[in-house]
Amino acid sequence: MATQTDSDAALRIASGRKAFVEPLRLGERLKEIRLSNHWTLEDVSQRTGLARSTLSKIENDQISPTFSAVQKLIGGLGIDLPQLLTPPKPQSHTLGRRDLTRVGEGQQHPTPTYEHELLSWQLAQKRMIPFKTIVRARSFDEFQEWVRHDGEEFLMVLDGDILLYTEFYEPLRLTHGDSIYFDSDMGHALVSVSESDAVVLSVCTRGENA
Amino acid sequence: MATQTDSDAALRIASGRKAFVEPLRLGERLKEIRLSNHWTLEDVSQRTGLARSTLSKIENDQISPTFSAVQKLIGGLGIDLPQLLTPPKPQSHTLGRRDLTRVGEGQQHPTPTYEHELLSWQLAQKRMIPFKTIVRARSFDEFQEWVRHDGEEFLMVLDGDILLYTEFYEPLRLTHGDSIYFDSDMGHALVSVSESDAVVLSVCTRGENA
DNA sequence: AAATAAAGTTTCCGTTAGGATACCACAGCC
DNA sequence: GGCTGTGGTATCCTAACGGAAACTTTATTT
Repeated sequence: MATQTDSDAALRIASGRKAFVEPLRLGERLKEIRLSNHWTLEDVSQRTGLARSTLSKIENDQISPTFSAVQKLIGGLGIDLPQLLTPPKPQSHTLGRRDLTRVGEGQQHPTPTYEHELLSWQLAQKRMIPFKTIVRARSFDEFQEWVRHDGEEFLMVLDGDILLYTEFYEPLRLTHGDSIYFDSDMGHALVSVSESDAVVLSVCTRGENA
Repeated sequence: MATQTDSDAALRIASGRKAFVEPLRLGERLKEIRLSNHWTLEDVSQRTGLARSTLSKIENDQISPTFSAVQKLIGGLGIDLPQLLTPPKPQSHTLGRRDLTRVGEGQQHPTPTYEHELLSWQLAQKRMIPFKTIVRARSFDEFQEWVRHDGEEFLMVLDGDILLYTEFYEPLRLTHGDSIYFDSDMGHALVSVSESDAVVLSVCTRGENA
């Protein structure tokens, strides 16, 4: 990709910056790790081979350490880089409690047929979407059209019994504990056939790469 | 942790270097990424804001880039650090058979701590791996080492209570119906704290981008 | 309270990263 | 052959990092 017009190049540049990396308060994170281990600057100095003064400056964001310095840090402290890069609080995991419906986090999407509840948020960077669905539909006729979306879907019945209608296969009866994995661009629809509404867990893949 | 003898300090240093970080041919890896995208140094320069010359020197291991430079690189190239640090690694499309105890990159966990059951087979083309796990471990001490694999993992407790130990966070207690989504290259381990063995459903992502 | 010690910061300076530019290699074109 | 353009490298110079030591601050001891 060498020969292109300027505008084209500019466009490429703009769209290329998909993953923006915030300034990242490295020092803060580092200090956190140090203190949580009850280490002094001297301790860290011994472990890493970096000078006390240098460490101090790094922690206070007065300098941007060399990559080799960073390597000494992760080597000496026995930590991983992802860890070091993980912003202080925004966790690399999201927790979904069974009874806890967080406002604005575990988002809900009620429809006449389904009621979805996301089990994870901060999904921007994630590759799967897990959610719990209450199946309200009692008959296949309630659907105007197939449900269909790119990617793949794993599904497990948590509660009740359902019929899984698919575009190309016979309806499949699934009960508590049963699971299935299918291409979700094949039309599909769930119907509850139990006394109460059925509950299923779904995990879908997200759009290709990005 | 401040006052100690020299020998004590030496000991601490030695044992502290648990995670030794090899020299790491950063330049090589970087060049690989650049070429695989058919980018020229100029392209990368535009994307990252770093000078052509600088990039050349980094690729040839003539300089050790500043951490801020590294940030520009991962930001501009739209990659993340683990990716950059991962040795060339010939994109392994492993997981040949449905081995019932195979997880991820050919790593087996026939341990007394877990018992896996794959919930889907013919996984070769799929992007997720769903399996049900019986957690036998009753204490964290039973683990020799963290469980760790590339990608992300979604987990829901189907039965019993567990403690999720993670490398970077406090142990987390999860009970029936709770779920969590986390980066699975962060060390993790499950321990059952209920009467009987706990059962969890896991869905992991498979090899990067692909 | 003074004295001592240790943790952390700032100062000074040699070394090095990073940018601008010049240079080399190699292609395609007149 | 020269001419022109592009990808990559080497050179120079400024800005910045990293280390030793001086300095400040806080804690501990007498």
